[in-house]
Amino acid sequence: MGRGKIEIKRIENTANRQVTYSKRRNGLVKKAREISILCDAKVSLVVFATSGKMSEFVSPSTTLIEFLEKYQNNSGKRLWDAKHEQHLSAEIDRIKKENDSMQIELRHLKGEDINSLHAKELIPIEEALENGLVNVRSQQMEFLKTLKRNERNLEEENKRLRYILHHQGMAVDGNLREMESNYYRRGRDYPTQVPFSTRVQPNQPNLQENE
Amino acid sequence: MGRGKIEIKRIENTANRQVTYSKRRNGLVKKAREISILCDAKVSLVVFATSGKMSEFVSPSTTLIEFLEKYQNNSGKRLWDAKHEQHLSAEIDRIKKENDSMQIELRHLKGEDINSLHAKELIPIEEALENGLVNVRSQQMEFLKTLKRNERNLEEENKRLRYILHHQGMAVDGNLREMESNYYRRGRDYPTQVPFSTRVQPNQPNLQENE
DNA sequence: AGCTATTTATAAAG
DNA sequence: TCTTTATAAATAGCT
Repeated sequence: MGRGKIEIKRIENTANRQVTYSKRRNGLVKKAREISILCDAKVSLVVFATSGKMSEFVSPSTTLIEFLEKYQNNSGKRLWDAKHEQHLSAEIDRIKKENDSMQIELRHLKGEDINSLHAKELIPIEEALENGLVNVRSQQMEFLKTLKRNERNLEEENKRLRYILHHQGMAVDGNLREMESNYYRRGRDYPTQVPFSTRVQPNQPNLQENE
Repeated sequence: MGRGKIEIKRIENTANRQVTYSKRRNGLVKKAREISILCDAKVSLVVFATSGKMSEFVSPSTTLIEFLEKYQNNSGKRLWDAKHEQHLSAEIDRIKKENDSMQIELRHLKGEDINSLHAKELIPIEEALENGLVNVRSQQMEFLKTLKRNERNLEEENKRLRYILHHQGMAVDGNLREMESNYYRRGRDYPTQVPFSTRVQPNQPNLQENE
């Protein structure tokens, strides 16, 4: 529709292309408006020139968002996924609830906010606390055992070193190996009075050490 | 452009409207394609008929998402707000961390996963447990006191009723008020052996009742 | 940006 | 719906 027929392919002449763009864009928008009025259709038209300049036509009383939702429903393609956002919100709610209940449980275990509880509700809390104490203290016992064991080992080592020193004075590193073998040959039947370094005080004195 | 000129307003005749829609929609899409090729423009066209049926044209090598982003940049309108989504994600992270630390604290208080702890880390846990126990038990004492108080009140009531009954046999509701006043005039110096209903057993026997 | 010859789109009819 | 056709509308090339 012009002085001559044109082939539908990219117009290489820049000026021409821009002129044609401008004309045809107007025509396109006009036709978009017309069909939306004549046929009561919803139209969304967005055009970008190579320059990046945007033109749009969206049917009155319609938003692009509505379009996107309809588009998604129709095409099955997901653009920005309101569901994802919903999912995130739901996730937040879920975690917050989890959070709250843990917070309450923690407070109760610490003995806070327990005035509002019924007598029966105190029982499991008390049991949990007692259980916790038992576990914590048995773990402490484990530590204690380890410390004791280390202490004993160090004591042994001490004795050995004392023995070596005693039998060599300030001997230079010479026949240390020989002396050591002597130590082991003799057995460990020498007198010792090794000073305890740090005496570990069990947190619960009445626990028994069974080792 | 047809046999006659038409006014641009809604076509009331449904059949006509549908025919026109179909024709013009084809024309619109065709022109959208043409401008996108001729002028190297990015075009997004989505049309919905009143029936809800959708037609679209999007420039090849372009996605609607690109369009949306460009659209948002150009129009300033925000369609789906990536920032909001980011905000939600950050919120989730924050709460999850809070959650995790509470979970760990809870487990430790219950004596779980404490093998990995250092000896020093056990101390505050133990203290928290002991504290919790003290608090829980003192609350239990409160309950106990209340129960005792109620028990005493019921006992009193019992005595009063017994007295009245005793002095009246199966008396019909006559001078009950008079008898009651007798009861109060006399004081409460009558013998009683009221049976305890439920004996409340304190959960911690060695706690002292100071009331 | 206007003009206008010509092409294209399409309203109405078949 | 599809085709035809008369006519309106769009627009290519020019200024």
